[in-house]
Amino acid sequence: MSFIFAEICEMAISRKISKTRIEQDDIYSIPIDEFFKSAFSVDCVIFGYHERELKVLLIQRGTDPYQDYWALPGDLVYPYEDLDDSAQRVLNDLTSLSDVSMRQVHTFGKVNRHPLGRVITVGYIALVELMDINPLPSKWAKQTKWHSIKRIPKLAFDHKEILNESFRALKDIIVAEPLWSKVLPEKFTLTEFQAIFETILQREFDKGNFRKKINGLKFLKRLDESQQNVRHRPS
Amino acid sequence: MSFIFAEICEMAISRKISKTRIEQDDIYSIPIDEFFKSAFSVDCVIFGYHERELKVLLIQRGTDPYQDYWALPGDLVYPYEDLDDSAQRVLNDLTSLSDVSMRQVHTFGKVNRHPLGRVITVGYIALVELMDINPLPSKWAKQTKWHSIKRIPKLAFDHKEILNESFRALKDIIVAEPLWSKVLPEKFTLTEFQAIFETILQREFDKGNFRKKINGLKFLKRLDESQQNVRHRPS
DNA sequence: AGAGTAATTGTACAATAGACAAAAACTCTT
DNA sequence: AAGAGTTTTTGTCTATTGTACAATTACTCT
Repeated sequence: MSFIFAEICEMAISRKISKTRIEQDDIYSIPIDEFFKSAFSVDCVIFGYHERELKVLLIQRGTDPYQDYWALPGDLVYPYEDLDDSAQRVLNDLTSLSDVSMRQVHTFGKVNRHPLGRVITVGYIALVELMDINPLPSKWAKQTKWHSIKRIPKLAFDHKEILNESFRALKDIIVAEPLWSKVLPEKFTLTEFQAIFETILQREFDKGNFRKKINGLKFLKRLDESQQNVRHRPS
Repeated sequence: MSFIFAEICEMAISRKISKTRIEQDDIYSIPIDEFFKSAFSVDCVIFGYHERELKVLLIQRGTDPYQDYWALPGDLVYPYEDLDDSAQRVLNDLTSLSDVSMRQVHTFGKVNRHPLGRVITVGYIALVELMDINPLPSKWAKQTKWHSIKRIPKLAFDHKEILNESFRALKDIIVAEPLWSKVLPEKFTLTEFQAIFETILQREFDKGNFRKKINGLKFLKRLDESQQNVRHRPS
C-alpha cells in the first residue's frame, strides 16, 4: 500500500501546475487539457450521537501527505461515479450504513488545499447513532475514532474549516429536516428526542414547550406503551 | 475560435473514460492519474431585478456542445484560481460588475452532465439591478440576454436544474442576508424595498407590517428627505 | 403505603404576526 | 387656493406563537 502512495507522490510533482498567475484574457492560450488535470473528492462529516454526546468520526491517515494526522473520512470521486453516490459510498465504506440521509453542505476549492494537485472537495454531512455502526478503518486509514465535537485535534488539509462549516450547517438543517431519523430507534420518548436537539444546538428547552411544538408536527404518532424504567411514562 | 473548439471536441474523445462501472474495491487498481482527468466549472445564476420584474442572465452558446442553446454563464475554473475567485471573475467578465456579494449554492456532479468529459460544476448566485450592468457577450457567447424567470427556454447541460435549485436558494437567502444591497440605490423608499421581496418571494405583504419588520433591522437608517413624485412621502 | 422522580398537562404572560383602518403629506386639477 | 386623488405613514385590535413556571399524574423503589 505505502508503495502505491509513494508512487502517487512522484506523480504529483509532475502534475503540479505552474504557479504563474493566469490573466483572465489568456484563457484561449491555455490548452483545454490543462483544465482536465484536476480531481475532486467528497469529505463526509459523520456526526455520531449517543446519550447527549455529539461526536465526529475521524480517521488517522496512514500515508502522506499528512501522515498520522486526523482527518475527515473522504475519498476521491471515481471517474464514473455521480457525486452524490460517491458520498453515499464513502459513508457506506466506513460505517456499513446505507440509506442514511446525507446533505451536501459546501464545496471547498482553494488552490493549495491539497498538496498532490488541484483537488476540490465537496462536503457532506450525516447524523447517525453512534452505537448503531461499527466504523472499520479502511485501507488507507490507520484507525478510525469518534471524537467529541468539543475536543477536535489538529486536522489534515482544510478539514477543520470543513468541519466548522458542517457543524454550523447541521444546526440549521436539524430544525428544518428529519436528519435525525437514523439516530432514534423506531419507538422513542420525547425526552430522548429533545436531548438530541439540546445537544446539537447547545441550549436547553422547556419540556412542556418542546412537547407542544412536536405535537404540531405530522410525522410522529403516539403509541400507547410505557417503559419499565425508574419513574415516569412515555408517549 | 471555432477552430479551437473543434480541437477540444477531438480531445474530448480521447479523454472519455471507459463506462464500465468501477467496483468499490477496485480503487487501488485505478492509477491515481485517472482521477486527475477531471475539470470543474462555476456557473453563475445572475438574477437581475428591475421594477417588479425578476430576470436571469443567459448566454447563447456560439459553439458545440449545445451550440445555439441558451445557458447559464459559466466557465471552467483556472488551474490556479480559487473557486470563489473564479465565480467572481466569471461574473465580472460577463457583467463588468465587481464587489457583488455572491453565494455558493450547490455543486452538481452527475457523471454525464458534460459531453466533453467529467466536469462538475459549482453554482453561485448573485442579485443585481438590471439597469446597473451592461452584460457583454464574451468570446464564446453569441449573445447575452435577460430572460424573465417565468419564461425560461430550454437550457444547455443541466442548467435548468441548476437554475431551479438556485431560485429556491435565492428565496431562502434573501430573507436572511442582505443580498439585495446591490439592487437598490443608496437611498430608497420602503415601497421599492418591499417590491423586491414581493417579486422574488412571489407573494404580497402588508405595507404596515412590512414597515414594522424593517424597523426592527439594524442596517437601515431613515433620512429626512422627500420625493417629488405624484403623491406621498418617503422615509 | 409512601417517598421520590420524571413525564405530562395546564395556565399566565410576553412577543410576534397579520389584518385593517385612520391620518398625513404631497401633487394635480379646477 | 381649495379640494380631489393617491400613497405613505401610523395606529389599533386580534390571533398565533414563544416562554416561563407550576400543578398533576404515573411509575418504581424502599
